[in-house]
Amino acid sequence: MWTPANQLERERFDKLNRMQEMGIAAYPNRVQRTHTAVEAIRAYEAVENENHEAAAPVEVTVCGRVVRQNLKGKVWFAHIEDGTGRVQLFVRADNVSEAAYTLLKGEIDLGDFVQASGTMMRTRAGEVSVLVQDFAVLAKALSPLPVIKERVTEDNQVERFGAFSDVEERYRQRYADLAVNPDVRKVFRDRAQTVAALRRFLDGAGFLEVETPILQPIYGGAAARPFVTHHNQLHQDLYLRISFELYLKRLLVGMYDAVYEIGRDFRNEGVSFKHNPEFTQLEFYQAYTDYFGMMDVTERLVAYAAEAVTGSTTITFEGHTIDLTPPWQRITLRDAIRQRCEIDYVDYPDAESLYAAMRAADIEASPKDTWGKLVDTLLGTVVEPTLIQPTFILDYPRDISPFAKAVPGDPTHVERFEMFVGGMEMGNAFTELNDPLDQQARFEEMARLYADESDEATPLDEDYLRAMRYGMPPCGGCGIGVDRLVMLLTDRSTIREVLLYPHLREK
RNA sequence: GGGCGUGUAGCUCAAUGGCAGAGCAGUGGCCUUUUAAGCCAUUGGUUAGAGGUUCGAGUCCUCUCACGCUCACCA
Repeated sequence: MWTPANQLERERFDKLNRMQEMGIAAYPNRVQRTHTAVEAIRAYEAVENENHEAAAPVEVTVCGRVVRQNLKGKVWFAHIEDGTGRVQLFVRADNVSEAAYTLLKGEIDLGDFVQASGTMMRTRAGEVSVLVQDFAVLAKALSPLPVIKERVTEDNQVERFGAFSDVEERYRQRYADLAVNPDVRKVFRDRAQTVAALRRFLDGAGFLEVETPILQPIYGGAAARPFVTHHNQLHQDLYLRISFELYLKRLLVGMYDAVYEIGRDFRNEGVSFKHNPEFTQLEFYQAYTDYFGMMDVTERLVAYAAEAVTGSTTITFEGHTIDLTPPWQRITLRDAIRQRCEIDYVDYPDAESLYAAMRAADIEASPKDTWGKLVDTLLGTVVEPTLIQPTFILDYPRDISPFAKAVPGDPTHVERFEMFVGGMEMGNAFTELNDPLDQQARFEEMARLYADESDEATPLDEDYLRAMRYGMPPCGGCGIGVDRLVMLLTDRSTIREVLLYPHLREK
């Protein structure tokens, strides 16, 4: 049985008990809403604009949460809020039953859900309000929400007093965060719009949306530690997927020309402002094209989503104005690095010499890294933070890209690009490798490279190779981090602000 | 995992090693057109947790927990 944790909850609990003694249902089953808050106001304004004289009274029943109340003698004002907005209730003691007035005067708190019936009118101060004739509780709030007051200034800005800003508590009690912080609600509406826009674009471009296994006997498609779980009846360990890649490409063997999936990936890695253990990924694959085709689709896709969410392809992120209008800048990885630190990595064709050159240039790196990993470190440290405007970085070292086709005439590089915006990696794409024998060699190469780091090795997927031996059309594929895209479009600096329930440790 | 920082009332925050406070919210009172309503009065604390130093600890020390920033890790 719940007991009040403090004085505020005790007061509310007492009110609940008093209501029960009065025979008032604190959590009734039925509501009689006829108008949302915004509909009620609009209905009145419409009549008001039409004809003052013959206007029929606008009768409404509205429902919502009490977000402000002000008892002034024998008059009670309150704002209630629903999903559409707020409307003011205006109660006069001699205009409602004694029971109703006693109820709202004595037992109603901020946070309670209520229902009010009455006639729309305009108060002396000019606010369209419900002149209440009947009043009921819909749900008593036993715990107090953080108190935030608002004032609408003369230039129509909302000024807020008070806050619920403790980051940890906001995430742990996201419901309270959403209830009192409208800008947080906006972020997740924008998130939904982003995902909807991605689907709309890809559906319109002829891609088929599919769903592939989250529980997998073999994980693959990326280099990351997986989460492991177990199926009891099958006596089988299963992995939560770290990417969709290998399952989606099998579908091109199965003669779909273009497929995509939006879903959750799980990576058993560190947590940071741009990493969460589970995150939402978009991957799309298209036959009869290559990574150049993927660049075209990607930049149009992202611009489309930006337009849908923000109304423009020019956005603001962390104080930067970012223009997502295609075409985006394209530069090879080699040139991008060479421009920024005067290391041309082709001059250092092995890990030892490249490591030495990086140390000489005062760039942190691990001496145990492979050559490809060192190149990636260069990208991450000297290039990535500078890529504010949308940029495709092209052509990556072969040994960190086991699923990409080699650049013709250059066996050390593969046709791969990553897209960067706002100093963040947002996506990764290849001209997909479709040579089954080369793919098998890559798997074996990866196994050798990661021989001493068993948990990072990409396991050899025999079934994927079998699929490829049936023949896979030439294709391009791309993965986009949806959370990071939402961060960009909503101007949030951490992934946790765009995840409803980010991962937190148990307290 | 390393470094730095934070944790005080429901919320937002104060408090030289010396009585633990304010605003909002709550409670009681006045007020029949308020809107951050106002005025008067007033309640509310395991100072994240455990231990230590001290005559005396929110404050200093040690450990633990959570969160933030940062580095590492994350091809």
